[in-house]
Amino acid sequence: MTVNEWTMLMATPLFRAMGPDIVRSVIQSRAAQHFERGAQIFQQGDPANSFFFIFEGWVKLYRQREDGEEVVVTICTAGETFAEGAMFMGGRYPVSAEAVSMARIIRVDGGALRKAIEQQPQLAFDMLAAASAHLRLLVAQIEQLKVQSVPQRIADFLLKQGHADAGPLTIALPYEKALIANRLGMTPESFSRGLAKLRTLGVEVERDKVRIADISKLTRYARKKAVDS
Amino acid sequence: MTVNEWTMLMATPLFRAMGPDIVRSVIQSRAAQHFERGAQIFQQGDPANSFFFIFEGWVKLYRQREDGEEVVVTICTAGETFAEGAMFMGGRYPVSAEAVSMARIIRVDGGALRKAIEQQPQLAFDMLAAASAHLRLLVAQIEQLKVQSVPQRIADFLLKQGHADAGPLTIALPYEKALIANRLGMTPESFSRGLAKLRTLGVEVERDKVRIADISKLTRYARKKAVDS
DNA sequence: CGCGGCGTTGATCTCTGTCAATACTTGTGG
DNA sequence: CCACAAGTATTGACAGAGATCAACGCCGCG
Repeated sequence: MTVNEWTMLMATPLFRAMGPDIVRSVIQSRAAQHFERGAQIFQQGDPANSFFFIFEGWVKLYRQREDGEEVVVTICTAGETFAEGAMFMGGRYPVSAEAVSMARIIRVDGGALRKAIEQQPQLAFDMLAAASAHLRLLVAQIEQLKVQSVPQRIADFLLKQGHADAGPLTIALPYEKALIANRLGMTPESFSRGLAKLRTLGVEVERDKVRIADISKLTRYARKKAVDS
Repeated sequence: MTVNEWTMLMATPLFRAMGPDIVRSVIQSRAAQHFERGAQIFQQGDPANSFFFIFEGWVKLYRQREDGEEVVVTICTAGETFAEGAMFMGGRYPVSAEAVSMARIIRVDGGALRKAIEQQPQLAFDMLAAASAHLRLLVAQIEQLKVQSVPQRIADFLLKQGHADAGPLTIALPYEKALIANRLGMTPESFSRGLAKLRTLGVEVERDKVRIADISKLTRYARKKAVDS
């Protein structure tokens, strides 16, 4: 574990609350694991006895259906944890996780974490906070799927990539468009056409670079009820 | 609080783990609150310092959008808790809650619960388990919205109402169809037409009574990829 | 009896998925 | 260095699903 990685860990409320000794125990002093693009981190149905922290790269969490179809639930990146929720039903992961780019990830041991919580109950609140944050994201996603059109969901996605709230902005799409499309609950074709529709709102696309002329304008569009054009 | 209510509380892992004394402290020995149909329990944005347990009735959790539209996230009923997640981000409720039928509900105090967790860290695991269960439900809902057609979602909903897994079944829709439609992310018209389509699969509808001729047949339909008719 | 809430049905239109063809990019091997 | 293949993105044509708007039927209630 490099100094930089350690710093990243300590930037999260959960690990900072633990303090150095406990952090070392829950990560069992291991180094970050390396995953190639396409590598499986865990499978839906595996016993859930760890959660994960990402130092670098992108990870998709998805459900695989009986008919073979994949449904991307969320895509996580550096500085985020995933699968903390799963551990505590004594059960199994409800989703699969796969690296969609090269990734460096550390595994946090559930058993050690339980012991840590018993010593320091405060930690439970941080875990709960992390789980709650994910709950909120899912609720927001449900809201989107239910009421927003394809181009509106794309607009929302773009706006969430760069954390500014006014003015112009250029962002780089961090992974394949097909993956974004799935995450947004649409086909790649619809994603492509949706992006094209946003041109009239000042969105220029070239390869994986997207330039937004006016963030507030796009925001207004994403929140609007009736979708003219 | 009646004996019966007490029994219901103690039937949940969370409250059973607390033991009688702690339960009494977190509910502050109050009686269940009564809500009329349509009564607001809390509003999105209110400070989140309690969660709730339902003794009787139905409660919808929904987001209200700027444009005035409501998006139903979930509908809870007797024996279930809701809004436990919200308390632990020190923040505010991300959704609103409203009784959709007469309801008896008890409020569980967040502050008291925090103290209880500090005394008995085991409780944190039960809270986390409850939060995880909700996470799973939301993930399942996202999956549904993304890949299932309107009639398939209706079929899933019906199947979840009665917890049998084979043979025939008659269920009563517990609240207005318009509410179910919203919960399933569709319009009331589409819900009506979707139900009609299920007739060919042995689903008879009369008023709020639904008779399913063959559960396994409907299950197969709900899980299927291609939707013929 | 008339009114209002709820649910169904019908006509129409728009959006999005599907299928197919076509660029464009990247990597590979001769 | 080029030819080719494979992966990825865009575009077009088309069909079907679902939303929307409107009318109507049903039922409970004053």
